[in-house]
Amino acid sequence: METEVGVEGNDEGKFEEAGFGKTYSSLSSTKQLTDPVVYKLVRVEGDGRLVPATDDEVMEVKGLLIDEKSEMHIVADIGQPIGCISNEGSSSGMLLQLESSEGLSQFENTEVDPDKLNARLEYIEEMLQKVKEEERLRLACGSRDYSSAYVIVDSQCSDQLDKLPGIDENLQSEIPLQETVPSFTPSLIDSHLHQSGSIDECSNTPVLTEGGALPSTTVTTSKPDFSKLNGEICLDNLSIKELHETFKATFGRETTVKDKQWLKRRITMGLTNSCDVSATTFIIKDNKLVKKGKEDGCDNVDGALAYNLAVGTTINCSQQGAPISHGSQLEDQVVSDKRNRSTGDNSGSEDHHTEQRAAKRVRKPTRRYIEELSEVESKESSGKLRTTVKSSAFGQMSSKFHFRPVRNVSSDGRTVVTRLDSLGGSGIQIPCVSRVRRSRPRKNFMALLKFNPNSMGMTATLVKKALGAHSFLPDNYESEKAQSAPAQVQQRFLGVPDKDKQFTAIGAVGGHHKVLKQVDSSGDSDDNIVTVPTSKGGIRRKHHRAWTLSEVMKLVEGVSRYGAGRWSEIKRLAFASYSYRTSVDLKDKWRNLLKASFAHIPSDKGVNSRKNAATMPIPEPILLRVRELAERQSQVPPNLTSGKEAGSSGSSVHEKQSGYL
DNA sequence: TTTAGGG
DNA sequence: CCCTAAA
Repeated sequence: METEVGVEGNDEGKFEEAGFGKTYSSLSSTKQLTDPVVYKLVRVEGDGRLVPATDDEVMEVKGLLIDEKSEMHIVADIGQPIGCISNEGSSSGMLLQLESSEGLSQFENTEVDPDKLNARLEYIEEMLQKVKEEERLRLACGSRDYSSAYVIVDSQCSDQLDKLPGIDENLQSEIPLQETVPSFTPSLIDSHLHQSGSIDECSNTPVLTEGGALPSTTVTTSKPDFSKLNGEICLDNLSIKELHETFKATFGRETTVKDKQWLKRRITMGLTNSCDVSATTFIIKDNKLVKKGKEDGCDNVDGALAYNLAVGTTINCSQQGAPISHGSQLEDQVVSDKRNRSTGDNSGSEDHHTEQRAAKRVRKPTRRYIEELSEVESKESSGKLRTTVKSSAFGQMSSKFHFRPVRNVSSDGRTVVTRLDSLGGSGIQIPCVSRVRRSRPRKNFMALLKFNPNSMGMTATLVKKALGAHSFLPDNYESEKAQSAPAQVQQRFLGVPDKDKQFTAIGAVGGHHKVLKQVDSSGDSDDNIVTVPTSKGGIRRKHHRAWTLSEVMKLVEGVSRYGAGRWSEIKRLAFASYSYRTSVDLKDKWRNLLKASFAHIPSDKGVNSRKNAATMPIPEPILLRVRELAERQSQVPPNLTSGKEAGSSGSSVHEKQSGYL
């Protein structure tokens, strides 16, 4: 299949606006992708394990790629990762890295340039490491959200990846990815990595550490040396190297991440033991953080602002009044957490450096998590995915990637996603089930993006999101809607009971645990996804699974994309990873949305306000969108239109958004 | 099986 | 959400 991925000058402008324009000099103008490529899809867990993506995840990624192909951009002039998507550039998000044969023209006629390959590998490794770092921190912070990161690499790198720890090449299996996966979104997770000169920049220092192992994971366990952190520290003034030192002092381990901003953020979080990264200046005395100052004029300001704006209020994931703990504990925490995971809980955690380790930072899988895992597990063991198939195709190509690997493999015109199983996973077990998690891949951001009526903005948003956990709402969304009711919007977003914790989509790195938790508990503290027999003889889902905002948005998006009525389609493409939510559910939800959107059209304050809060405050913009879609598809429920109805908002919206569907 | 509606 | 008719 062919796909054109165009990059318009305007888009660059958009990026520029977003503040990341610099990176885009490397964008190709237009690229035709016609050749099938072989991809492997793995998810990077925070602890470094590389686990195979579940079917659902594959589906989802597929969906993303397919859905977005026409609007995706690719970075083609550099022989390295074509792109990656991350909803935050951080753990809580999905990190999707892709590579395709295209854009690697240098491979077409000649042998692979070892340097380039190395650079790409290193890039990947760095990405992985970052993800892991992020994840680790989130874990340490007690985030209950399970983030995921996906990495898709083509054959050129896959064989190399095999050499990385965490991947057991003997456990590969294939997952056919129906079509070519041509599109990519340039990742700006590391803006600098995508700059033209980035390759050199990021590859001059070998990322591989001892034994070619991925740097992060278990590696160094040297104690954090907080003594090195005495006095005032202004992260903004530090060089990469200094940041590295600070990092090490804080976390007790080395890092090879070269993203300054990331380092700063990470360190900040480590020092404050919170997710509030607004401060970059610290005064440390006697191994204790005495003061943290709000910084100004750092290049991170934008992000911080956006962050706060999006989140509404800065949420600190550390308990209030809790003693500032040192980064080391974070690390230790994670370690012990790992142990705990194998035992089921932390009750028996041996030697944790008790001190001020906050109980909150102990991540304990939720029941739901386990359930879902179990669900998947059984599904897998049912033979759907065999881990035996593996290497066949993959092995071949990996052995000859020196030539035209991708094409070789794709000679059959088929794209294959190879599943990698995690070897590293064997070391760490998650209670009850395999490491495969299902239906909680962070794709919400896509929903957000897609929801954005402005396609242009989408690009920028994507980029921005990818850049880091600094902005969590689509630019346009923010600006557009914000004009009318900024606070409202964010409150709505925040107020939605999102038990799925999908807020991490717009949430930040470490996750806003407070929000998440509150939200979490407010919802179905824990739902039995299982169906239970009804007194009437039938079976029925035990608890209603409250619709998440992101789900709603996804739905809306799906409807707009595939049309109302095509619910199986929507289910399949947009809700691939939501094992629950049948097409019927979607339909029903849509019906409700429709009703809702036309019901309380304007501001039925008073009575409604409270009711809404109790129920589910669907952001007006969404309702608006629903309304508009309904009108467009002439689904307008005739009797529901009350008073002001379509007249005002309807038409205007219509105009405003026409053309985006 | 998937949709559309009613309950 | 469930159930069912209809396609």
